[in-house]
Amino acid sequence: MAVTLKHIAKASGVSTATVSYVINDGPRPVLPATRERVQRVIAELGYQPNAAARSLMRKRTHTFGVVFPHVVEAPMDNAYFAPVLTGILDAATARRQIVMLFTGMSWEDAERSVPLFSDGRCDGFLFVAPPANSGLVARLHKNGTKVVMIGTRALELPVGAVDSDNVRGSMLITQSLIEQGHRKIAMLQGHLTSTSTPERTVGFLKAMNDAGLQVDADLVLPVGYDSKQCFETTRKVLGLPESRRPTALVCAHDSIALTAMEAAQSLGLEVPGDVSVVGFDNLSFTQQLSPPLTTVEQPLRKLSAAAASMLLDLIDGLIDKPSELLFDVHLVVRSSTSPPRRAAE
Amino acid sequence: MAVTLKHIAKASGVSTATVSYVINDGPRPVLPATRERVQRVIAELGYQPNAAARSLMRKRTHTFGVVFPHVVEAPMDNAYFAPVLTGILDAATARRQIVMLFTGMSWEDAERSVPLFSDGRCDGFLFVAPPANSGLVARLHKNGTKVVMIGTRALELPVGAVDSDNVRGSMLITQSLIEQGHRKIAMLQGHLTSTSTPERTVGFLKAMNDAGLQVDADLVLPVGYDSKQCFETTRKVLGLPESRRPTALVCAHDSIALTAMEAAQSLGLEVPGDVSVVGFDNLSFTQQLSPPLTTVEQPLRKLSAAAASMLLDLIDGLIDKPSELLFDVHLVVRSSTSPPRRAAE
DNA sequence: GTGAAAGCGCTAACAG
DNA sequence: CTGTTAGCGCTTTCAC
Repeated sequence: MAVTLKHIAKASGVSTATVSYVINDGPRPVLPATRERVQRVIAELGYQPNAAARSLMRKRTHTFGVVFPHVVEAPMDNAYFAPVLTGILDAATARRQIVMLFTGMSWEDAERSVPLFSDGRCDGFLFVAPPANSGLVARLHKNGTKVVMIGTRALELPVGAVDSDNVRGSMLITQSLIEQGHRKIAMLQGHLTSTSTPERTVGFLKAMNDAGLQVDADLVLPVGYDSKQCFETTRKVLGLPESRRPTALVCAHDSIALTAMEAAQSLGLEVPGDVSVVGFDNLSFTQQLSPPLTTVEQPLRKLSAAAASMLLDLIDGLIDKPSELLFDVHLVVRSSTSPPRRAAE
Repeated sequence: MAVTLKHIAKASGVSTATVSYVINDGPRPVLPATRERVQRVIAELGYQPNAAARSLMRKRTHTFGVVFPHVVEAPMDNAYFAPVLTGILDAATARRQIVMLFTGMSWEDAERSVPLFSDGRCDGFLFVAPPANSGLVARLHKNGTKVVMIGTRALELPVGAVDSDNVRGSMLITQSLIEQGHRKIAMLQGHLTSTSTPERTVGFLKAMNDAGLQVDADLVLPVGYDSKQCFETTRKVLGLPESRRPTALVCAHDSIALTAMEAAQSLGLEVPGDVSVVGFDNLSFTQQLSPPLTTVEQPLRKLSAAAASMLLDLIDGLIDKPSELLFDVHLVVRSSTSPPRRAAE
C-alpha cells in the first residue's frame, strides 16, 4: 500500500488539512516550522499525492487526448501524422500537460465511444483530420467537452479548428502551372470527408477560372484513400489520346502525387517532361522522390502546436469562444514541374 | 455538473450498489427487470462512470506510459521511434489500454520526476532506449512500479527488457564484409549509454576475431549523437593514408551510416567503390539512400509490441517475473557494399 | 494558525 | 435479490 497523505499527517503530528496546504503551497498559510517538518516527512517516506484522488476533487487531469482517424493504419509512422503529433507534444510539454493517444478505432466506433471520451480521463481532445460532419465531435461539444480539430474546418459547428489555407495553397500551385504554360490540367482529389480536400479542389477550380481556362469535367477525379485505385485512375487519365491528355496533375496531397508519379512512370511517361505533377503538404519524403516534388508547404508542426495551445486555453478558461485559425502556406518549387513539351493546342 | 451514479440510483428508484452492479455486470446478480429499468435511465441521462473515481477504488487506470529519451528532439518524427510507437499502439489497442506519452524531459529531469511516474496515473511504463544504468528505472522498480525497457538490456536490474540480438546482427554484417574480401574495417560506435550500442561493437570485434583479423585500435571510434561530430570523425578516418584507410565502415546504426556516407562522398570517395558502408536497424529511409544501404533488420514494431504485451501481462499478474526477450535479426543486403577495389595489402 | 469533518464519484463489504 | 454504509486519497469548508 502506497503512503498517503494521512500517513504523512500522522507521522508529522498535524492534520491532513495542513499537509494538503503544505503540498499545494496554499491556499492557506502554514507556519514555516510546521511546513518544514511536514516536508521532511514527505521526503523521508517518499510520499506522492495520488493522481486519481486529485482529479476527483479538482476535476482536472492535466491530460488531453489526441484522436487519430482509423483509416490510417500506423499514424505515427506516417509522414503527415508524425509532424502533427510532434507539434502537439511541443505545446503539451511547454505547458506541462500529458498527452493520451486514441487510435485504432473507426469513426463509427468512435461515435459509439463518446463514453470513453466523457469519463473525465482527459480535460479535452484534439481531433486530427476528422470527417467534417463527425457526429462524435458535435456530440462531445454539446456535452461540454472541449474539442479542437486539426486539418478540418468547423463549418457550422462551434468548435475550435486549426487548418492551413487550402484554397490559397491550391490556387498558388495551380497558377504556377498555368504560368509555365500548362492549359490542360487534371485534379486528383483525395477522400472527400475532411474539409481540406474539397477546399483544395475549390482552389484549383478558382485558379483555372481566373485564368479563363476551361476545366474538363472528367479531369477532376476523386481517387480516394486507396493507392491502388489512385494508381489506376491516374493511368487512365494519362492514357487518354494526346489531344485530351492533361500536361499537368494537381494532386490533393503528396501521397497522391507519389502514386501519380509512379503511375506516370509505369506508362513510360517522363515527369516532368511528359507530365508535370504537384502535391500538397510538403511531407518529408517529397524531396527524396525522383524527381523531387513541387508542392505546397503547410506548417504542420506549428499548426498542430497552435491547436493544442488553443485547446489548453479553452480548458484553462483563458478564452471561452473556440475560434478558427488559418495558417498560411507557400510554394515549394522542385523538379517535378516544367513547361509542357508543346504549348497545348 | 455531470450526471453521477447517485442520480441514476435516485432516478430509477434503486440503491447506488444496484446501479454499480448493473454497470459492471456483476459481481452480484440483478433482477432483469431492475437491470433494464436502470439501463434505460442510464441511456436517457447519458450517464458515464467517472474514470477518476473508478481508478481511486480499483487502483487501475488501464493506461500505461511510454517514456522517450530527451536526446531525441521529435521522437514521433524519427525513423526509429515511429515504428516503436506503432508497435506499442498495436498491443495497446488490442488489449484496450490507453497510451500516455512522456517526452521532452531529460533523463536527469526524469530522475527528478520519479514522482510523476508514481502518482498512479499509469499502471506501468515502457522506457524506450533508456541509459542502461538509469537510476530512474531502478528506483521505479524498487517502488513496485511495473517497468519494461525497449532496446536496452536489463543487466543486473530485474526489470523486463526487450531487445534484438545486437551481437549476432553485428557479427552477421561484419562477416558479410569479410567474406567480400574486406580486411581493414572500421567501427563507428554510437552513444554508449544504452546497451545496444556496445553490444554491436562486441559483435564486430567478435567477427573480426573469429576471422583472425587484427582490429586497429584507432579504427573503433565513438561518434556520439551529434551528426556533425560523426561527419568529422568519419572524414578523419577516411582521410588516412591509403595503407591505413579502412575499406569498409560498420556503423552502429543507420543514422550514423547515413552521415558516414555523406562524409565519404564529401571526400570524393565512392560508396561502395572506395568504401563500403553498412548500418543497423533497417529504418525506412535506408532504401532511399543512394546507394541504398546494406543493413541489419531488427523487427522494431513486433519487438515493441512484445514489450507492451509483457508490461500488460505484468500488470495483470499473468506473469510475475519480468523476463528478457531477444528478437532475431537478419541481413538486408543492398548496394552500399561491394568487394574492396584492391584486396587489402 | 490549525483541526475536524464533509464530501468528490465510485465499489464492495455488511446486513437484511 | 437489494439497500446501507464505509471507505479509496484528496481538498476545502467550517469551526476554533
